[in-house]
Amino acid sequence: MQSNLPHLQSIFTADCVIFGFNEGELKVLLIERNEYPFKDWWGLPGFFVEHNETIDDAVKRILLEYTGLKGIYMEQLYTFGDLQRHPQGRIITVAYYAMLRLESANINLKPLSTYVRKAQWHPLNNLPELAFDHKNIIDKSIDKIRRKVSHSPIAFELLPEKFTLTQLQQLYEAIWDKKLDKRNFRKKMLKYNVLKELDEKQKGVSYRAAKLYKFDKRKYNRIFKNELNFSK
Amino acid sequence: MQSNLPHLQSIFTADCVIFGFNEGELKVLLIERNEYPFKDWWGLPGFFVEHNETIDDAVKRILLEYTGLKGIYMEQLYTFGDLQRHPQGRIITVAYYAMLRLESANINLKPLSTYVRKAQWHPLNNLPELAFDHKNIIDKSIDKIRRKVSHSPIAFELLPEKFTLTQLQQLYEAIWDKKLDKRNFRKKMLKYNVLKELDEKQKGVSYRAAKLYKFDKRKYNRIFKNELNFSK
DNA sequence: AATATAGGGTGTATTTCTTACACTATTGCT
DNA sequence: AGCAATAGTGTAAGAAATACACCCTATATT
Repeated sequence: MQSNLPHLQSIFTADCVIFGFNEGELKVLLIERNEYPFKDWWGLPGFFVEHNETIDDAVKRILLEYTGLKGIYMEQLYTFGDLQRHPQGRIITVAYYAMLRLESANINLKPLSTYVRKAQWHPLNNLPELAFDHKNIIDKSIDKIRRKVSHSPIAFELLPEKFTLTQLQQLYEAIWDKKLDKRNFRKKMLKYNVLKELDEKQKGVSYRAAKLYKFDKRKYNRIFKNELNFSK
Repeated sequence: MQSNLPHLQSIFTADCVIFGFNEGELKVLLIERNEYPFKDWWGLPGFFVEHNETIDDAVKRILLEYTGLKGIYMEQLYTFGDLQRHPQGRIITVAYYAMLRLESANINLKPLSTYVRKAQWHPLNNLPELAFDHKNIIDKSIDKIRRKVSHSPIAFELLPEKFTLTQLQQLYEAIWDKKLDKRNFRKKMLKYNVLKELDEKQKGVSYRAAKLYKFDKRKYNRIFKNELNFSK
């Protein structure tokens, strides 16, 4: 790190891949750009990071603006710095991904920023062409999530607080794009002992209602400590 | 991403945690700073990223300067952007980690940059106090590596081209800070079928010489495709 | 009231992987 | 010849992963 430099302002953006899940599909929140570059293209929601805010705070700002929610699950993904990624010069972007319960979000489809015309959920497997390197960012975030859900309970961030085992299985199937065996899935999930069976059942369905479960964070934390169960 | 901005230069650094392995220990290459801030402290090698180079290229520049080597294994780790991490203002750093074979490196312990007094290998479990948030960066890179070596063959980057199974085991033991069972380790490693047994043996030891092995990248790539072996 | 529909919920046998564990073999050195 | 130091090897028990099919129950329909 070289020294003797003036007090400088940093110029970089934060972009966020916001995931939601309903109707058995993973969705991504995209914005339609209303300004150049890439006017009229779809892209990821993002902002320039102010010089007096952390990158995490900038992403929280993005999430609050588009979802009206605080405390959304988010993780840094990767920083993209190709020379050609932004036509106005080398602007790096720190990409994050976030996951939220679609049911509880009050999605702001007419956001305040003038550079956005509208926001909209898009099914992950049917995305429009995207501005900048945003397709690449989304691809990379899916890779990350696919890996991460197999050792971390982030999938629950996408489900309503109370959910059925079938919903949980459908979510894993959507993430991994792969059918799972119902009996084996349940056996395994329940053996982890991180789900709390409720005295409630699904409502409003025209067939036998399924039991509802909650993710039990307290129980999970005991197991999570041993998450790195590498071979001895 | 807001628009209508002037062509701006980006101001951020790249820092690199360079890992080596010998004498059964993981080592990190640190530099002693010769300029403020943190003059006389130890820290990670790093540079400001030029506005016409990618972040990867900046890290390659760091690696070349300190090791004289090109083509070193490196991965982006995380981008650190706390407001207080740099006393001269909010300078974010994109941290990488790299792994190299100590034997083949011609480490430049008197580097060219004036901000560095000298460079030196330090055992990971006996580090000096570090400048900036560099301790945090190192901790995070170990976490990453611990996880990654269990599903990716990056450990071989730290070994000489030809190595014994005991060396390989010692490396895993150093990374996980945990003793492994010799028979089980060998059984498992050999079953992966990514090692090539050579017709050569260790030399210069005063005991029964061990067989030498090579990592077989071609074989590995076949298996690696199936790396994400999630349950069906 | 009977029936249809749609998904809920459950067990077992087989195979594969993980773990625990101890002795003989080879080489260089004295 | 004997010592010191590490190399190299197999088996049994337990745990986890996989493959697989039928009955149950709530509602809607006639």
